[in-house]
Amino acid sequence: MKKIKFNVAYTTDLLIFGIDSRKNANTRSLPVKHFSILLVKRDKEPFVDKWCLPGGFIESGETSKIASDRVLTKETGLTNVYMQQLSVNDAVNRDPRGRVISVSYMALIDRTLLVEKLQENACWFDICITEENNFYHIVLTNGEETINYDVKKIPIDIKSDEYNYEVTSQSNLAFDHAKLIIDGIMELRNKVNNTDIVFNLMPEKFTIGELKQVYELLLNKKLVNSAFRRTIADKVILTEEMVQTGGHRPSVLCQYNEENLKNK
Amino acid sequence: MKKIKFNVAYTTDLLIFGIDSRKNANTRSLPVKHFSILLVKRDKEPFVDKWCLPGGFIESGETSKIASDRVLTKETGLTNVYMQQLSVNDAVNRDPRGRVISVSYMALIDRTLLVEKLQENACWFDICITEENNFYHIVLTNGEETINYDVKKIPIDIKSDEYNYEVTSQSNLAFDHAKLIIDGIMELRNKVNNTDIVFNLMPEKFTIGELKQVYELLLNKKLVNSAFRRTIADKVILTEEMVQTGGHRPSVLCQYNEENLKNK
DNA sequence: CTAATAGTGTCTATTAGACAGTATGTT
DNA sequence: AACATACTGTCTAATAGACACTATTAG
Repeated sequence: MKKIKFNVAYTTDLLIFGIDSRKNANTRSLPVKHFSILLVKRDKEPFVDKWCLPGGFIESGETSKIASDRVLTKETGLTNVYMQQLSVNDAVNRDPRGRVISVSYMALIDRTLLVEKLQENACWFDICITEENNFYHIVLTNGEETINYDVKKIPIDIKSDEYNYEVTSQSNLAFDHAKLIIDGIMELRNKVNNTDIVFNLMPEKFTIGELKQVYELLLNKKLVNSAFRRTIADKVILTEEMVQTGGHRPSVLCQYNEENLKNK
Repeated sequence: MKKIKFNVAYTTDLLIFGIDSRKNANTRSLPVKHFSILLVKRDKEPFVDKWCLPGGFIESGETSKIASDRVLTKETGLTNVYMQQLSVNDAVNRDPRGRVISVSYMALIDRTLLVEKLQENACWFDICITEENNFYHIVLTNGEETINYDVKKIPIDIKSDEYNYEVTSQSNLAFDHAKLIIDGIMELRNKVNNTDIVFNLMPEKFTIGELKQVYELLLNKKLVNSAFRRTIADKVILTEEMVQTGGHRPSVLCQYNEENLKNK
């Protein structure tokens, strides 16, 4: 069989997205949800001291999916997590050291499940995206450091209403990871609109208000209360339990309705 | 830099989908649209004489996209075609000769644009899918040979309403290509519902009746005439030209409205 | 009492489905 | 005339948005 004719490294890059809640200064109001991504600070060249996506080399007996699960468990201690393949990134010069073919995956986790301490050099960055005309401004912050960059939304040049996202400014991110992150966020938004993957970002039990917070955070827009309750009604099961989330009326806890998909 | 520690081949597999029209026995009625995929008969081991997707090795200076464009042009003579990355397939034993990592792409073409003769061993297969409960039966036929296999629709095991498609019977297709084809078709259906990519399967000018035929063919269901015209009204521009498509009232020709996406 | 969220109900606007009815060509 | 599709219009059903109103708690 024809063997490979060039030296190549086969790697995986993980977009680990998480949601957590933080108490508000106002004791009456709900804790605020934050949407974040796990990044790792590089400790060697190239791009030393820049931030990058967790990832690593894929071993000879592994698929990219298995390697990604391994990396995810190493970074978070979690198993059985929602993970989806995003894309192959194989631009010839994406790594100055040589040809590197990378498969990116997106994992979704509820950060309240995290019990172990993060790996050294690993850190959660809150994600904030603002949109103006056809430009996006992405700000990632971990409380001490801020990474930010701009992205232009460009219609693909063939008959379709799809878009490419082109990074138009420098950032503190290694390799092509700024591009991988925006592509991943856009794919996540798309899936939030068309699937039930959001529930992978929620605890086992949650209130409808919390669920709405997460939808609003990911889609970057306010939703109408009554319409929201209508549309998610079939996706959740109400439990008998109530919770007190602040200085206001208590809320019923609900769970994802696994039966939902059987009716489609 | 850490080099790859195992021999690996990096390849591309192409799902080239096409639409063409064929005259009906009834001279009054519209020509019938057919949805098809280009397959190649293998002339060596493994899987000699089985059908497979066009594809090939990715060279050291190439990305998978560039290699796919090269293969597409070799097979069809066309350039500037809609092409989208689908997935990486890297199961350890997917090729009996050794580790092969393959990136699959989906290309959409209007078969009436084809002027050159196909490569030897290449052939278009009409695609017909029937659905019952959670099973699909796929039949590919080129007029002489028939390839068919069954697929089971399985909910993914994490919180979501997404599905995996598992091939449950043997077919005359090489490697894991039966799986790649059903995955590609499902992605195409999904995109037909959410984007304007169908227009890449249409000629420059077409009638609304023809467009409806293609939508119905790809989605495998009848659409309501008036509702269809309403929903695609903004996506097309009516021209001054008329065509006679059979023994009935002539139809206006229309074109894809490229301005459509600027209003979103 | 007030602030803040939980939860319901209702009116309206938009969109999708059903289907009748008219138009216009070929055979 | 019969057939087949092109195209329009209209009624109804389903869905989404706006928003008011009631409930319930902490402070």
